[in-house]
Amino acid sequence: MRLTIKHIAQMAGVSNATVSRVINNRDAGVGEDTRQRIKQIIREQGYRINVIAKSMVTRRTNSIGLIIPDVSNPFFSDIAKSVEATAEASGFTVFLCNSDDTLERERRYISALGDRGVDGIVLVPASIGTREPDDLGFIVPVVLMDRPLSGRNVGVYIDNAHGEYLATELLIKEGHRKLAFCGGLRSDHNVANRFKGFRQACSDYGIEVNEDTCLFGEFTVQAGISHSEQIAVMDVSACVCANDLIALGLIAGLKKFGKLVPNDISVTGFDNILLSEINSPSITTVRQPTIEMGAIATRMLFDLIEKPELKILSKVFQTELVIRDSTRPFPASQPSL
Amino acid sequence: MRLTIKHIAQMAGVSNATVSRVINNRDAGVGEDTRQRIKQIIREQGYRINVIAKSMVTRRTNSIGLIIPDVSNPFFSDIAKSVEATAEASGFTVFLCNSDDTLERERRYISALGDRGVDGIVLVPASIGTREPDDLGFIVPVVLMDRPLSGRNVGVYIDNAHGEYLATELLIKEGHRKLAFCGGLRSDHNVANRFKGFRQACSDYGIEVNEDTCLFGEFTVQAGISHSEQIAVMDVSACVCANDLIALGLIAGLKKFGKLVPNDISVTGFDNILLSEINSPSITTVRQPTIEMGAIATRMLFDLIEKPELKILSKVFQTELVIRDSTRPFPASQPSL
DNA sequence: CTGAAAGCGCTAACAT
DNA sequence: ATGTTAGCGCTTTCAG
Repeated sequence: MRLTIKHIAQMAGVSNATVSRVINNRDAGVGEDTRQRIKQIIREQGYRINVIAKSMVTRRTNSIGLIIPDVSNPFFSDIAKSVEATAEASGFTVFLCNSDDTLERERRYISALGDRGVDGIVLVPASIGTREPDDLGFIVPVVLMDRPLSGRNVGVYIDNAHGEYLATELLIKEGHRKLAFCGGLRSDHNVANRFKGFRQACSDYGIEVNEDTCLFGEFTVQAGISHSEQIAVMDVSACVCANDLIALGLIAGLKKFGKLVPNDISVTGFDNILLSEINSPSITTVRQPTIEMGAIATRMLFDLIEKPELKILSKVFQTELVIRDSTRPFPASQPSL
Repeated sequence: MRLTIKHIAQMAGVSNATVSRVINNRDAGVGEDTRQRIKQIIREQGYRINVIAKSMVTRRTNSIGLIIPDVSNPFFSDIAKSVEATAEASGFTVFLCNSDDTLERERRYISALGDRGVDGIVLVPASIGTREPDDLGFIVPVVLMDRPLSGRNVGVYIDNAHGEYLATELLIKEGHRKLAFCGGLRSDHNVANRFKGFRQACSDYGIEVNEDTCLFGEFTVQAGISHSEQIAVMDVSACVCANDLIALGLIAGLKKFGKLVPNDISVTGFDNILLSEINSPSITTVRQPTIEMGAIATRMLFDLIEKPELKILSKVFQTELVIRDSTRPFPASQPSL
């Protein structure tokens, strides 16, 4: 049996109320001498407060949950680190959960987290599964990241369409006319918007989008690899990918089919994860202010926890094009080696 | 105020004990009619049990914690996925925590997790910080992964020395005589053993290890990049890296200094993360059975949770050399382009 | 300045 | 088959 507040009280010859007061630093109401004595005993005995019991009465746990679709995606793990760092600075613990981009697991985690009394949740919604209008079932404050949810607007996002517009525009300005698109899940909100930006740029520059050259799948390296088989035989000179992981896989896959990037085909990514920079070739991509977004989202959540009635507004960040080696002018001014 | 068991009891015109019985599927002791009626009400009202209150009395939460040093490292995120999948299959929720490879945060998480009443913890110990012999302070069952802790033997590991021996031996057999080593933190147990395997292979084949060509740092891509500056000017034809991330960074970094892998220098990694396969060049590495290790560790933890008195034995997995394109014979039989 | 006692929501004997 | 009751470990009025 673990040491309880009662044991400490007994040892100190006081009531548990008094012990509770010193534990929680209630300044008033305890003589300095008793306070020191109690502190001493707590230290000696290695007493640790039972957070569960405490939270039953305070309804506060000083912890938050973070649900992301995929820890393996550096974009999300960067977010995780940022949320953790911010939360830690405020004395909060964060429990990270991996929804596998699946509504089912997301729901389970929301329940599990809520049941365990986290004070709030930062949620990057899953995009696999059908979301009922109000099955959100949040029982604690939630702030969204990366993907909005209808009817639930507090969150931090980026302008996806504009970001992808930038990447597409670059390609077009470099002379590319036949473009492919490799998206994540078509049902995904971000994919839809990035695709929209892609098409908008094409239309603005009078380029026709051939739906047959637009592929959709997961947001992973593997998906990029598997898309490469089709892209390799398409009559296109460039491919816009909905994220860096897909681009990474695509570039690796194309190589197997004898297509070199950027010589034979230009490729762009999205997110600007570290790997896009160190890949060979380094990848032209659209930067998201990941760290900042995680920090802001976390602070918004804390505000919401303090004042649930507060009407907090969403925040939309701008993106930035990062030009690297996976894109080149077309037709090439210099012949490929 | 959230709905409690009492409310449901009142609505059903029964006592809370009865409601509790149907909630927990205690087969005996409730008439089929009452049971159905109660279930119906619970459904209608959307009642959700208060897990905190419940766990206060049952001392069980059906959740475990997983502490890893770095979510950004695919090796660890793969472990996380495996642990999650295994736990989920047993109806457990896992809370993932990121220690940043830091003892301080590891400790905080162990407390936080324990305080929140997780039933057990899978821990990949941090290697930054000095570990007191018994400041482990575990208050719940723990199984270790990847890195042993003195005096705490339940865990799943691999034979690091042997793995690195394999990689080093390959290089030597291919004619390399001047080898560099890029490790993670020198204080890290795995690094120490991989370094040992490296030296053992060298000594077995009569090759002298020059300590000046052995670099240590973090287990990251960035570390690999920063090592590249020194490696680039060393008189070595190959470099053994303590993990794939370092190898990835090293290869990218060397390129900036005009050194191409494998033409100018051969490089090996460790772990066999997906990226080592899709990198250009793909990386020769030492495979760890990551998924299996995570699953086994989780099951060991469950055994321990069921029977804390059980003497469970650690498990050591074997590694396997995966030969790819980042290594080649030396001197090259064909001149580099 | 300190203590007594109620209660957070639930489970588990023990009664009936 | 169902109800009563005593806690789980803590905080928090309310008294003294």
